[in-house]
Amino acid sequence: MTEAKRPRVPREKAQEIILNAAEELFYQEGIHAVSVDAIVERAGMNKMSVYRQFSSKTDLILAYMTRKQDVFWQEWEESIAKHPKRPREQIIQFFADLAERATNEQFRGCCFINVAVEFPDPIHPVRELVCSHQKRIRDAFLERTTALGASNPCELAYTLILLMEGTYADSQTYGTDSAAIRMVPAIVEKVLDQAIQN
Amino acid sequence: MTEAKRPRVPREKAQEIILNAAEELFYQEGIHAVSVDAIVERAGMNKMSVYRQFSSKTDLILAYMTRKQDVFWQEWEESIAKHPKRPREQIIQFFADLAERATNEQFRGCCFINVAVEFPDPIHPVRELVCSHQKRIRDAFLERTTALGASNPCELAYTLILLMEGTYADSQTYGTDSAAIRMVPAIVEKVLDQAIQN
DNA sequence: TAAGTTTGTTACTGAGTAGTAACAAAACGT
DNA sequence: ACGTTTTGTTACTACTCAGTAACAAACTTA
Repeated sequence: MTEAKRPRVPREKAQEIILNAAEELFYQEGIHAVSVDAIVERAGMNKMSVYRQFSSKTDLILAYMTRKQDVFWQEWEESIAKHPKRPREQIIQFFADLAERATNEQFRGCCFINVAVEFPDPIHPVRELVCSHQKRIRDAFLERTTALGASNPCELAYTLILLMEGTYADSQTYGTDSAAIRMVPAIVEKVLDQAIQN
Repeated sequence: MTEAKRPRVPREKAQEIILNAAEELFYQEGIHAVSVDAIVERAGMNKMSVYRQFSSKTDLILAYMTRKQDVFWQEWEESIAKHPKRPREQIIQFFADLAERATNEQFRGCCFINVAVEFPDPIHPVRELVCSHQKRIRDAFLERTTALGASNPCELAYTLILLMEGTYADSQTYGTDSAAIRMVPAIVEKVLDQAIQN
């Protein structure tokens, strides 16, 4: 009998494979609902390969969130880049793209809010990441509403953030069929118009 | 040695004690994070007393949600009742009261969205309850925006729903310190004014 | 080729999970 | 008082979880 081969995967590659599996499962199923074993199986790897890269499940969660954070800002930049130096169109575009994503079958809302829901303890490490991310979002919106020349950039920024978070939340319940999400771009347009007027 | 007494609690009373404990724990800690044993301990009761009233943990969750549903409509009615036959003030009042609650230390967002986050499976029984509740909310808003005489009652209703869900979400990250939530009543006022104007 | 390092594999620990069986004690109906 | 129903208590099943120990196999460097 010939012995079966045992191909090896270097740690860099292994880390990516594991994170890919973790990302899909954590986002789709939720954190508490997904065991490390489930991630191991999905990744087609070994449990020790996970714990040699990540010291704990919490560590894995943080890596997952960091990755999602990068994705968010990448999408943000993409929407912004479609209309250089035109804040109004940039903001509308962002919400149009968001609405597009939010009506996708795979969409499961904002992963940061989702994590916050599952980890109520305010001093838990994952919460700090959520909080810092939300602050960066606020700053980004505020910067755009200021560039827009809104009469009250701060209030407008918060309005947009609420609408964004509302869109995320709505997708959780209605999914592909949300009439509210389909209206989001038009709603944002109206809000922007009013904010510039006076 | 005298034997310790064993005072008994009738099932109706027991059910309420259990639900009180479940409500606090489920809402504060999340569903998956709370074990039936934890609820039993919190209620100061026995495990069998729980499983004789509720056939499963899912059953308990459904009872918890039904109770929260009642609370929501009670709060809704209270806000509405403060300004009889004045839709504009009724809506503003609802958001003012919501903002008040949302900046409370104990507030942990919308329990229905929270449940949806923890139960992604769309055919899970708890999801049906979430969905039906969202639909009732939509109808209630639509009825008020229609009474208001908005030029586009449907769009306004969805705008308000997004703002409401955004408020819930925001409280999860910023809690007591949310500048966005403090601005909500003013934001809603502006949105309403614009919706009536043309 | 030889020694050291990294990865794969198996088996395990200890703790927690939802849910149940069996019986004892209390309350209730008659 | 007596039998029935309801409730309290203990102990249990079968399972899942995060995390680890120990060793074997593969790769790397010298």
